[in-house]
Amino acid sequence: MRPAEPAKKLRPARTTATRQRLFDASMELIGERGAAGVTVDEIAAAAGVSKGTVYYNFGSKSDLIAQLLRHGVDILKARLMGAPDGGTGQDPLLAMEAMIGQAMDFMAEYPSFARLWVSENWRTPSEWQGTFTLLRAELLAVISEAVENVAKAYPVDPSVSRGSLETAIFGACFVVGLDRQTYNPERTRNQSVAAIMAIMRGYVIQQPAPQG
Amino acid sequence: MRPAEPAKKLRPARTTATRQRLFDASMELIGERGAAGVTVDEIAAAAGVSKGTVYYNFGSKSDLIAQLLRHGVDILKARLMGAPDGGTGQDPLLAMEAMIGQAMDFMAEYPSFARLWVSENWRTPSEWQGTFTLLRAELLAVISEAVENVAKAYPVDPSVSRGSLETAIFGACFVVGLDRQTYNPERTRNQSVAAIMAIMRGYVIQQPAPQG
DNA sequence: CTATTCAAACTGACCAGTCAGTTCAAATAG
DNA sequence: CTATTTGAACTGACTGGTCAGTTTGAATAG
Repeated sequence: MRPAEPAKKLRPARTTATRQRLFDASMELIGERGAAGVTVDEIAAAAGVSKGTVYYNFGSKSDLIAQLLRHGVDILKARLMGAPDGGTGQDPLLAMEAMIGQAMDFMAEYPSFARLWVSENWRTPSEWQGTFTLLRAELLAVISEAVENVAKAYPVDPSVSRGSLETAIFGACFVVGLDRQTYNPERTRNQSVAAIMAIMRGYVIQQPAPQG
Repeated sequence: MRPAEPAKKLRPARTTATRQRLFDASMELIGERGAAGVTVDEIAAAAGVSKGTVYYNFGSKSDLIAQLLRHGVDILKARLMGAPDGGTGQDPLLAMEAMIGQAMDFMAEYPSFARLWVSENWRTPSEWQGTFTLLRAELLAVISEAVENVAKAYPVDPSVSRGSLETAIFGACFVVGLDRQTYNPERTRNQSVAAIMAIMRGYVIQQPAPQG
């Protein structure tokens, strides 16, 4: 039997471990060489598992990758929402800074996921179009809330589209994180956070031109 | 004979046109489905040329892509440097805004190039590692100069690493441009520019609100 | 006893790169 | 002005290899 959805609750004993190994192995390989550049045989070998097991647990290479994306986003979301004092009544700008710090840590810890994301995200008709749309919305919602809190506590520039701003922050996190790992390993986490936070400081209204 | 460098001066008649058609076709296809996802046969067919011609003009699929990257960067660089009043003594912040506007126009006009760039840029051992390092440096140099001009004309936050800031701007241009095309076509060019410019406004030091 | 994993063979499609041969425009010769 | 030559540009069938996905039957573990 090859179930479309392998029993998740019934026998998670071996399965859970196997899936985790497959996630780890494919995250690494796919991040390095791209989804199309990695073979199922390689993934199986790297996970120390037979090829048949991959097809038993995931129906196809495509499904494996879709679930890999979901897996990574769950981790990232948890980090962003778990940023110290994300919710309580602290300074929203500090909360924002903590959140971006968490994002940078995530990019450093899972660079392969970040590469997978930026590699496949904007492909026009992609097998994972729907997956990306959904996951992107989930992540943006977290960012949106943090920006919203800033906008409630500070005067912000109303001429700046909130959505575009969130997109810029979202994208900058990935790009700055990846660039640091690839081209500028000497840059510190805090430098990266500060550069991205410049977006927020520019969004908060500076005293209007002394016209009145 | 199959020259490594096809006669550039002697018989550029057909060759130039052929190469341009191959650039156009492969930019489109590779942007959509990724470098590994497109076959040389497809590229040849889309360019209305035989497969052999591809190998006659470019030594390999890999070379074709490397030259494609160079081609696109040349166009982008020309746009950025040609931004209205990029050099003269105008307000550097306005010059910066014009440059980012040019970048957004480029992303809208050559979305496939932008996708190719973000797809392959951060792969760890990539065939085009050297190519990317070089081209990236060229583009960053243009941005760097514009930021430098701002820093000369305005007081800026010295605690922000110039390099990280430039990276953030560079990356934000690609991501915001691509996101607009893929997920938010209703957003305007100017909204995108404004969101990215928030980085610069956050970099320029705001005086503490004077009595008022 | 059943869910899971294994190993290995198999298929059918696909693909990068090659090569022997063809086209064509310009140069040269008559 | 016509005929011939030359070689860059181009062609497309072919090769050797790869890969996703399937199947099978046996082993192992909960």
